[in-house]
Amino acid sequence: MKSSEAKKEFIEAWGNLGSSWGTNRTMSSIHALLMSSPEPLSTEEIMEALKISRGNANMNIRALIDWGLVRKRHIAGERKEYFEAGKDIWEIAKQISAERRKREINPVIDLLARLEKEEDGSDPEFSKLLKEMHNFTAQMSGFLDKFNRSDRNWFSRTLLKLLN
Amino acid sequence: MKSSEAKKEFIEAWGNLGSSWGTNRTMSSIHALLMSSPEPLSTEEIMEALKISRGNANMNIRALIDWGLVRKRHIAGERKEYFEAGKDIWEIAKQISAERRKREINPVIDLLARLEKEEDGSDPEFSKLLKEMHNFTAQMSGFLDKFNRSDRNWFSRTLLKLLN
DNA sequence: CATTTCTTTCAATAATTACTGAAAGTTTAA
DNA sequence: TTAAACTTTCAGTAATTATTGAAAGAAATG
Repeated sequence: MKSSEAKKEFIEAWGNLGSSWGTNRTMSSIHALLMSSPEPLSTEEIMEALKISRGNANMNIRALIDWGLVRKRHIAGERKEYFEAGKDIWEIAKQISAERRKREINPVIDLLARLEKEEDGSDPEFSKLLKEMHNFTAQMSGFLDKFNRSDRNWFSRTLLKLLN
Repeated sequence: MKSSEAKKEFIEAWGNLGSSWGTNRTMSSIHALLMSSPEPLSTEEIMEALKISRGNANMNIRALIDWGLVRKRHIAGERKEYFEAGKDIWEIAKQISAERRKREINPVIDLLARLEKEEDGSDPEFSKLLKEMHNFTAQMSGFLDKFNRSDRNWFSRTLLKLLN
């Protein structure tokens, strides 16, 4: 199989994965396309490769930049913007987990903390659930934070130790 | 704040969380409702509490059972089915991670393995990306598997050690 | 500063996903 | 059995989310 065919499958799979994890398919596809491209690509090239409109391409490239997964590259002598994605899978995973922690997990922790404090305890089982959830999510968030701050090898080493 | 109000907020937040992580809002809301209910609930009661139709309730209860998050309970002398959710947050997290691993992560690992094997290596950078992604996702999957098999305290202890 | 090239926005529309409710199916009890 | 009580299914519809494309906005060029 040619690399180009493999890339197509990879892009499609990455798109599906994105859509089943709550980030839209096109955004993930563009990410996969940029990850698998040796050179930065222009908006035109992305539109062409994925058969999508200019508006769609622009919006999703913006979103990827916002997530810290893609950055602009100016190419000497060229007027238009080019985009490239980081290719280090550890960095990518860190970036995604940091963003999701910030956007989705931390707000839930805050809510749980508030409910735990404010509710009147008239259902003790429910109070216990809140407490346990709060504790659990806070621990998870701490773990992700550690992961985010760690260097490339910490997690590998740790996993090895854990899985011994 | 009354527990009942806190429950409402909790149900709503859990629904939102579900919808931003790719599982539908109603399914997560039913889950939250059952988690925060001291007794098992019937389909009628769920419909009433969340203002949803019979069909919707039925389908999402089915899905929750399928995910291993909810189980049927027969109540003595009652004809209709009742449903209850496990309330141990560690068990819930294990269950969700096991299902997502099975449904979404493992298929990706299989694809990466296949592409890595079959593609012709004509773009060495891309070959490297495939290899690293395959390695990374396999490690993650291994970690989740360990988590799934672990008892309630292993993960806590491990986290403590890691976060020292 | 006028023109060209490129980027962004956003209202309209399309595509997808979720929900309803009624009808069909199943189980239980008498 | 038959009828009542309950569950499941699914075609139609509603709601949500994603996409288009054209127009407006910026930036660079000469």
